Amino acid sequence: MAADLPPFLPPAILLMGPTASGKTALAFDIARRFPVDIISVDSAQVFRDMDIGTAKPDAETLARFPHRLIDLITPEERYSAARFRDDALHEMAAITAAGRVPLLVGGTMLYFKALREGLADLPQADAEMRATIDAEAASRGWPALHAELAQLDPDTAARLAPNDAQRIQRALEVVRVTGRPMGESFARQAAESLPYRTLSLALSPSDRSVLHERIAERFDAMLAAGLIAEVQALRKKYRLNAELPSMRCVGYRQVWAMLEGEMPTTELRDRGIFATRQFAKRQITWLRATPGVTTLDSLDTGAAAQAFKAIEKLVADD
RNA sequence: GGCCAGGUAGCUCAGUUGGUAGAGCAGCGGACUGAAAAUCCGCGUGUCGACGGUUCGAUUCCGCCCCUGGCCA
Repeated sequence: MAADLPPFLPPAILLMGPTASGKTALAFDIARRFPVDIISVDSAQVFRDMDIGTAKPDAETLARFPHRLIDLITPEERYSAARFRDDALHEMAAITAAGRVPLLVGGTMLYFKALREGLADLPQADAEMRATIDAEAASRGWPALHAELAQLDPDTAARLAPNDAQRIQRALEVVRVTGRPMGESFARQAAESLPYRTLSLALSPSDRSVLHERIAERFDAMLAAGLIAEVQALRKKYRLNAELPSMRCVGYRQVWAMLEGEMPTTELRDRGIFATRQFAKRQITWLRATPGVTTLDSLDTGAAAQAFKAIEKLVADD
């Protein structure tokens, strides 16, 4: 891996981990000791005015440890893994040019994957095409569209479940727009490696029950900090609906349902906590499947020291 | 104390006209290429409250007891 790359590549640190694992705190510890600049790898913190529920650092903290790639768009807008990759590479280049080291911190594993492995040459999302496909799905059902995909792109259809709405839609969109199946582009995809010597760290708890406790505490803290009022303010300020990526974020989705009367107020706490646990679990599954990552136990008091040691080595090789 | 309604999976409940039971949520595992905090897939043995009775067979019917909630005293 790193040994195969030319020696003049600049260093970069990737710090991943499930929600509430303490990666933000570790990032600040790293920032106190090393000349790093932080890039957020978080699909929810890109939204402006979504602060409490996304656990965005407060203004004071941000002034001390500036984060790039947060507050990029409004909750009415959409972001993407491809755009993240472009934005992140741009910010990494700027940080490197300034003689500092990029520290990418976050829990959006698809973004880390897109950054590390690159993406195939595929068309970007086509809102009109998606609306058309949604309308078809509403009348015919997703399994029928899955069957249609089996005609146009058998390989992709074979690996998708008949109800995987989001992926069936994307695959259909790609064939209809380009006239070619997705798989062709995957096959052609060049193995793009990052032009950096990367240190990939994961911070994850060895005991998930501890994580569950932290998640409950944190959700309670969010409620106490005014999460419900935050969502009410968002609904006043923007034109939102339940289908937008912003309002599907953990916590926001549950508060939205409660405000719409679809969920009893008494269930908000449990539903919010459960959703966050599921989220953390999916992140942990990703981490297990991600190669080349040094995993640190967030319950181990020596985790930070291990991280510092690895970073010292990375920076010394410069 | 009397009457009524309940006691079934970690939780909320369904069900069995008598042949030992299944949903949702939770939990666990997995997939993942421009929505990813998204989307989807897989995993269910539990003294069916306790004890007796009837029966080839009872979680189901009968008796009695215990527990919970409501109403009446």
